[in-house]
Amino acid sequence: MTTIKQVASYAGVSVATVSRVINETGYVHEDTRRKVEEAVKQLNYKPNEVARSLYKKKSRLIGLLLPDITNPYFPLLARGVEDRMQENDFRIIFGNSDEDRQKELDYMDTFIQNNVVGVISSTNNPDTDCYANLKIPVVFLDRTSSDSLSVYADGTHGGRLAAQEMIARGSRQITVLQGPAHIRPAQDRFRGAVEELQRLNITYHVVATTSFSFKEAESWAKELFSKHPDTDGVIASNDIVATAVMHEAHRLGKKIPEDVQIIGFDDIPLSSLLFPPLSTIRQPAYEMGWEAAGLLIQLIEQSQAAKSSMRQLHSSIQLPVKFIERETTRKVDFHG
Amino acid sequence: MTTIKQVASYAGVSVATVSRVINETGYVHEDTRRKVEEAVKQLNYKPNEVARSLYKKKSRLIGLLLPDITNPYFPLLARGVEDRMQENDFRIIFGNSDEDRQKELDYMDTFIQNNVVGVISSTNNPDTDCYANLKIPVVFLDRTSSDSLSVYADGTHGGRLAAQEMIARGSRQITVLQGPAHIRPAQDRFRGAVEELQRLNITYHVVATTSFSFKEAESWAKELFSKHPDTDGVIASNDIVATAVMHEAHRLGKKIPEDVQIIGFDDIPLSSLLFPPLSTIRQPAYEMGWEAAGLLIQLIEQSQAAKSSMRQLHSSIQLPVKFIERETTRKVDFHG
DNA sequence: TTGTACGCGTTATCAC
DNA sequence: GTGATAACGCGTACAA
Repeated sequence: MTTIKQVASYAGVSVATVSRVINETGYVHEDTRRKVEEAVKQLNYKPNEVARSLYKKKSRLIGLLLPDITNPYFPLLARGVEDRMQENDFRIIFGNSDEDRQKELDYMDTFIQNNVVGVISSTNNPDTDCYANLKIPVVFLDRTSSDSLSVYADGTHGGRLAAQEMIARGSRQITVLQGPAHIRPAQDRFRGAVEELQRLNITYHVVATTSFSFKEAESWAKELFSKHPDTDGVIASNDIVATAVMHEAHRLGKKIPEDVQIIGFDDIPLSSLLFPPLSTIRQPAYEMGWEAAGLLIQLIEQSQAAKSSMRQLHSSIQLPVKFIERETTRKVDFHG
Repeated sequence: MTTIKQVASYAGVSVATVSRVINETGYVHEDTRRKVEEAVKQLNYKPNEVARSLYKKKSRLIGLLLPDITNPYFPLLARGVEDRMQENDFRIIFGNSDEDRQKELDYMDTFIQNNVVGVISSTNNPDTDCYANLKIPVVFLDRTSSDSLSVYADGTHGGRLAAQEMIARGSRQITVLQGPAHIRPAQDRFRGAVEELQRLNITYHVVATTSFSFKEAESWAKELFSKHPDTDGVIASNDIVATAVMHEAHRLGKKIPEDVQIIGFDDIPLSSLLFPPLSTIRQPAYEMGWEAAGLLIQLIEQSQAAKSSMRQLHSSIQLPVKFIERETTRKVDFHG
């Protein structure tokens, strides 16, 4: 690691001057600038981010906290965040929380200790102290918070959409899988679906679930078809659960979509690869990550500039969901 | 952020003393220790990692470089790395390289600038300068390098296994999909499969591929069945490609596994969720990440301790692969 | 056993 | 225009 001092002596100037040309701050004679630039190139000098961070009390690092990167929904979110951050020369410290309060706190602590300038968190506890007391901007991703900024998809509308499409395609005995109670977006979807079903005056049943794990979903799928054998339409809480339902339907010899239609939620990469390919309500995960990063960057730059004036210029971003018609739902001509 | 100075004045001691109790270095009277600990708790003091890093010229950060977290194979690797690092109080700066040389270099630079103490990289260019000139330990993950340490699965054996299982289950017209030439493990698998096929004196065809993208894999799958319509066994370069082959087989009305058997590679989460569930050669991705992290930690600690003596105590780790029998291959009684 | 003072690499504030 | 120099928060000789 070559330091600014070495560059300075190589160029025959003081460190102050080197700093000036590096940061393009203050006047510096054209000739000396060239000398310095030459020295920088020769010595392959790269400023030490740590020293910078220490002095300025802010780094080019942001913290990204996700429940579990192993869950197929999150890689796309992460990639969206990463791409946008990369473009703006921010780096990411990444952690999995497993929706565990303690892990979450630990990560937040180490984020702070490393002088991150912002945090993107996909947490179920956005209103907890560790966020409220934070002195740096936070954006909640895929989770809503009452007073903080967040980026999320329109789950309620998604639920409604799922119900509408199901009905438009002729199912009348709907069973809705209610996602985990502690996951806000899952409840939004559920509520949306149920409201629409009620509005449409359709009978429906509900099967409660507590996670998005495939293993567990398999048993709920069994429960679904044994408790409600006449079900001809399933609105699943996400694509993983929908997949488990498909497997169980196969096992029972039910034809998809003739005997039972299935609609998932998320549109994870898996969905289009299933057989038959899964119809689902698409959340634009990559875009969500991208938008969250963009929002956070704005907040960071704003807090650099006007420390007190004009706060809260920005607001949460709700992204639209979309019905992706594939082959677990029947075709309709009139639909549009 | 409360600093060590504040803790010191709160406790009525010097910063040196506070530092001593924090780091458990040097003598300190029991009474003062308690005073300091009390102050630390009262003020909720957490040492500033940045200052530490600057002084010691080493952080608690490691760099993790993956081709693309969006590729379903990598989240498990990442999780393995993260879990082990977390246990040892290391944090991860994460980046996607897209197998792009420039991005890779950029990330390596910023890793260095942030004083990371080690790097785990899943790169196709392990022998490039940016690694050779590195002053910190590197572990290559899922990629082999001639002189550096790496953690990888036994691809060659995996290929052989795939061929054996295919033959044991009665296929005689094998087509092997040759994975991307620039990806070493893909070539290992391919070589293993072909060698075994030759040894067994079986006719086989090869279809070349250049990526693991599903979109492209679809066209190779078409090519496969049109050029070699009598194929009754496909050894795919990975599970994504195998999935594309399954789709094409479906489309052509071929029964799996009766008309054509298919074996994938990796055992990504998707594989067990397909219909029929995909038989595949499992790479223990999570364990690979875990082992890579463990190895890197050892290297880090070793380089802390004995700066010059006893180097290269450790060696690369090759993890075993395993045939996962699911339903894209036929059953055999005798097999074991 | 404890405190003072310096240095880690940078930036910013002054003089010159 | 340019160069000393203090400061960021911490760890560690060295002195006391």
